[in-house]
Amino acid sequence: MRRSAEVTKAAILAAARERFATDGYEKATIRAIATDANIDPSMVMRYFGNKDRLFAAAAEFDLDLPDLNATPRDQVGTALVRHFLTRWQADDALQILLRTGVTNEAAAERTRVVFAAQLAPLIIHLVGDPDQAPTRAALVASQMLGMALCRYILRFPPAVAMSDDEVIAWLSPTIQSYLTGERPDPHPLSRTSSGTSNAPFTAEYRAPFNSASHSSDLRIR
Amino acid sequence: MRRSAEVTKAAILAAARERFATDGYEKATIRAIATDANIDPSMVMRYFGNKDRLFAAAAEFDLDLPDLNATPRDQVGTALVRHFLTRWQADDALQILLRTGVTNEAAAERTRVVFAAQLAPLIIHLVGDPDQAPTRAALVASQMLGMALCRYILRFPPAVAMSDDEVIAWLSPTIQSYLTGERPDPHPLSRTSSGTSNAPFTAEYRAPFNSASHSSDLRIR
DNA sequence: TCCTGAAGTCAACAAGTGTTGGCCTACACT
DNA sequence: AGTGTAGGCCAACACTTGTTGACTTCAGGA
Repeated sequence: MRRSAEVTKAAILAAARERFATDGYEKATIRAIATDANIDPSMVMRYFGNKDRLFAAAAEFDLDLPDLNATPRDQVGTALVRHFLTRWQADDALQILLRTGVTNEAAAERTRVVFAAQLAPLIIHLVGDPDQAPTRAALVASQMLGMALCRYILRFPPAVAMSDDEVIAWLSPTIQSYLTGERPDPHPLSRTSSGTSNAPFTAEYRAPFNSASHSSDLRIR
Repeated sequence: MRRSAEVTKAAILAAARERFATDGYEKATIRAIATDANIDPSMVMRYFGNKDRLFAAAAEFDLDLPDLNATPRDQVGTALVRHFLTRWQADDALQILLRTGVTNEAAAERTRVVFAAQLAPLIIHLVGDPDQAPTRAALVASQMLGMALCRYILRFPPAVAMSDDEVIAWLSPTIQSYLTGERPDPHPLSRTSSGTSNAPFTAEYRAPFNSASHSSDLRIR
């Protein structure tokens, strides 16, 4: 029996999201996605052109972050941790970003864009100084993505065994301090400049993709 | 001119490490590795049998963690953060574990084993209670791997722009509290089981990795 | 009724993958 | 010098990948 184009397209998209989430970019094949959607692989091409564009269509997300200004200032950490936990379990969005972003540059760019566009502005509203916001956003992302990585992707047994509430209890103070805590002094007894000009590894990094695009710069200025 | 078997094997291993580190498991092809090592692909098979065994040989690491008992108790956080930063830059070890562990189950297992065998014991020595150690190890791993992910893999601009010292300054208090801080109470107004579950880091996990129909298994609860 | 166009299938392509086996060839021995 | 062998190369295999184009089938308007 026959489906409308819209329905088929949606089925393909749903199958693609699941595959990208569990397999990553390269192992998620068009053929597997098509099979999941009960369709011929050529239909995927007809509707989305090629694999890259299919991914782009499948990886358009809203982090759906809460309005932290409606939260008491001393509870924004808890609120954000709790939100990320539920957000992770709501659908495949974050899982896709993480699994594909690690090995595919276009996907990494997408991850950067999502966090830049949705997390950074939220934090600017929270902290006064717009210069500090990107750094604080990156710190928050590092802890939240790191926990997601350990718990849902790498599946470290103790991380999996923790209850949601335990995770919230442990991570909230961390996130709270990244959001609203004082900026710490870089350690005095170290050798190097604290200038933000040069990042380690940037030069050494052998990019198999072009790394020229900075369209997703988390910085605001 | 000709090389000894040992030299060639080492060259292959070095090339493999670099490829696995930058490309991940599936995109790091035997052919590319062989080309990097100036050798025919068939030699890789001769020396290592197959790709899985090559990876196993290439991903045997020592995290080389410092003896935290020789560090003042209030500085173990700083010491560990600093160590991970230098460790990351020392060679491809952590990059390999991260890049491959996300999409390849065998690699994920390797990552688990490395952290279980090397990080957990260290922490047991530090905190009295061996029941709490795995959880604390997972928390430390989540923050350290998360920062590595944002800085070196996903390359969030603000994370890349931070100096080593800034990273140390921000992350040290977090790690310190995960290591030696009081265990927080899980939030009272939630429904969780109060018995703090902790699985040892060494627990085995069944991992149906590839079947898309099981993506929900990757979620907790 | 026929006709048109959209939905869907089928078979094949070129390229790339891990892997295999046969064949060279330099060189350390006798 | 002759030779055995370890180090190395080549060509091919069976398979999978993204992608293409020609073909079929159906629904509905004229």
